[in-house]
Amino acid sequence: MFTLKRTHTCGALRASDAGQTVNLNGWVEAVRDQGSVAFLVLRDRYGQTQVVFRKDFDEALLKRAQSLRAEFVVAVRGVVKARAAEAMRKEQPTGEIEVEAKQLEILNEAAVPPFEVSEHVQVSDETRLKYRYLDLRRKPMQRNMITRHKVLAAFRESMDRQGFLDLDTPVLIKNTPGGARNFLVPSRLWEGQFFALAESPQIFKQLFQVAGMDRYFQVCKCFRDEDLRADRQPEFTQFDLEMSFVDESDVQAAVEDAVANVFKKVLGVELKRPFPKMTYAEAMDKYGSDKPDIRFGLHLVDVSELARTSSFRVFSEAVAGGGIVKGLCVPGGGGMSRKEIDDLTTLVKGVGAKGLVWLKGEGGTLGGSSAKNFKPEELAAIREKMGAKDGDILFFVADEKGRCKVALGGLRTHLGAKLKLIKEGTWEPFWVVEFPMFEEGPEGKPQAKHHVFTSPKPEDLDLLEKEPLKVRARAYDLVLNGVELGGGSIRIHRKDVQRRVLAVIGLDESNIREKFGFMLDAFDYGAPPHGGIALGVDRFVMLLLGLDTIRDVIPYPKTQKGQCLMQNAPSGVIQRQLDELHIRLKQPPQETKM
RNA sequence: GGGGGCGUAGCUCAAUUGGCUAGAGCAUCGGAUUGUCGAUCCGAAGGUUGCGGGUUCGACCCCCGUCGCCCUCGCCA
Repeated sequence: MFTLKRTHTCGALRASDAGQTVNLNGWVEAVRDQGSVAFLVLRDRYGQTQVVFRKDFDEALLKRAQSLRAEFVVAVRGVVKARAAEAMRKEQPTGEIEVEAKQLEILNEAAVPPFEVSEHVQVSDETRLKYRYLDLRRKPMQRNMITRHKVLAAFRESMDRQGFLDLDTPVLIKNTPGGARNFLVPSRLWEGQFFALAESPQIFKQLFQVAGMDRYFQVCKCFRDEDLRADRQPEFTQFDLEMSFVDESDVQAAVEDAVANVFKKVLGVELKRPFPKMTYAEAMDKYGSDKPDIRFGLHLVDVSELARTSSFRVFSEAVAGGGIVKGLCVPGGGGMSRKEIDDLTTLVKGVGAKGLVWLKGEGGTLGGSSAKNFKPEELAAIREKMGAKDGDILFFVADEKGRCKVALGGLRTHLGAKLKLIKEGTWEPFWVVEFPMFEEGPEGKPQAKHHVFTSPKPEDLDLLEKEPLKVRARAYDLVLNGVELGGGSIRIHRKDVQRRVLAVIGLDESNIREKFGFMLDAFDYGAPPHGGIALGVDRFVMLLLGLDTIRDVIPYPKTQKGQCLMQNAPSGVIQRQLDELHIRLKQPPQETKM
């Protein structure tokens, strides 16, 4: 029986509705039983409304209300009443009214839930994921999902306004080398052959440009069979776009419009545009990260020149060996305990540095256990260079160039959080540009830093074969609050350049033919200059909500080991399915009941 | 594949050096209650201490193995 279909949601009624007869549907949040009067709090996605049952009004109805339990699904018919002044709850949206019940339908009973469906209760991730549908019923998760929707809506609105076409691309695609490990899907029709789940729509969106679609976008699932992190899931969502006849500034302007629209619609925040830019080299030099959090200072300072001639051999030998010495100055950090410093040393070593040298500003010079290794005039020069004052603490790492920056960058990020240097509630998106095309892979072989379709800067083309590691790419990353929101590039649109780049990463002609032949063929038929970008939706929503894991903004996420605890996936299959797929397991199949 | 943290009642946690009947809050169940709103009060029930093995007179605690969750390095163009 379901006759009392709702006339209002549980968040709708106000004092101005007093006197109306209404129907409400929802879940039982609580029954506060006072004996001769009982209050039922009814909940749905839109809010909560209090329903009153009284003995002197309808004793039988009160009895039934008292039998309700948490999470029962009910329908109520009643009259909206303004509450007495002393019963008003101004802090609740529906706090000025209540509904006096006339009829009650129990639409469904509910078992006692494994945890309270409440925003106050703390539950382990494990339990939450197993009963995700109950977790999602909790207010914070409903808020997260609603925000997620708003982000997507604002993004799509901007894309539509700018003339982008929402086109979809296949999920089942060809397995291609490089980049993330693919999930493989065996083919029933083609024995021994496999599809891959798309790790991104990259090639297809570029071919849309060859096809003359001009402006394409998609909110798109991507799949990567790599290990998980708090901000990484095997299945995640990207805002993806690609456009023709453009350079970097056009793509950036298009994305900025979308990102700014999201901030405006979701947070009511107006972002300053255009977003500032920082070169990769500057990001690494000043922050020791390619996605620095610029909401606080603590810049890295290079003291290699002072270190070169230093009497402290850790410094001078590092420079002599081709390394560098950099430091950062923590204003007022002089009170840090030995234990705290030791913990920081452990942290820095964990990122690969050999150690951490520290000095404290005191008595107009620098002190601390390492100070004895320096001459007084060296200490003065370091103090000067670092801009240190009495009461500050200085940290130094002497190491190979890359390791030094990354280690100190890690220390900087850690200190920013630990010392609460971050201005919360501020949003400073910016572009990191001029990435190197390649980085050194295993065995010193160059590999693409972004991806193999990224265009080199024209002025660096000559270096492609001679000094590939010096070639800069027409790539850009969008960084916000220390999180890489996404990245993109202007693509190669000429076959000859594409061939050269593929050759640099070590693909020979037959390999190129086999893996990317169709792409190069397409470029034979008139590929326009084009470029694009992809943003991580889950990370974006996480940032906007101030959360620290994307699991809380993904409706049905996987665990750290990549399982779905609700479905118990992955799971075994029956022999017949394997036979159809022409697959023989090394171990006999673990059959699951189906 | 490596490092770290955790696993005790439905949920979140406690239990001194290995020692008394493994406790608390919330939830649940029963009772009381005519203005509650994270209701309150009284009472009750609730345990394979993840699982398997070992050491010991005695194990939540120590050892070995195993399973699961989380963080992290590698990995993620």
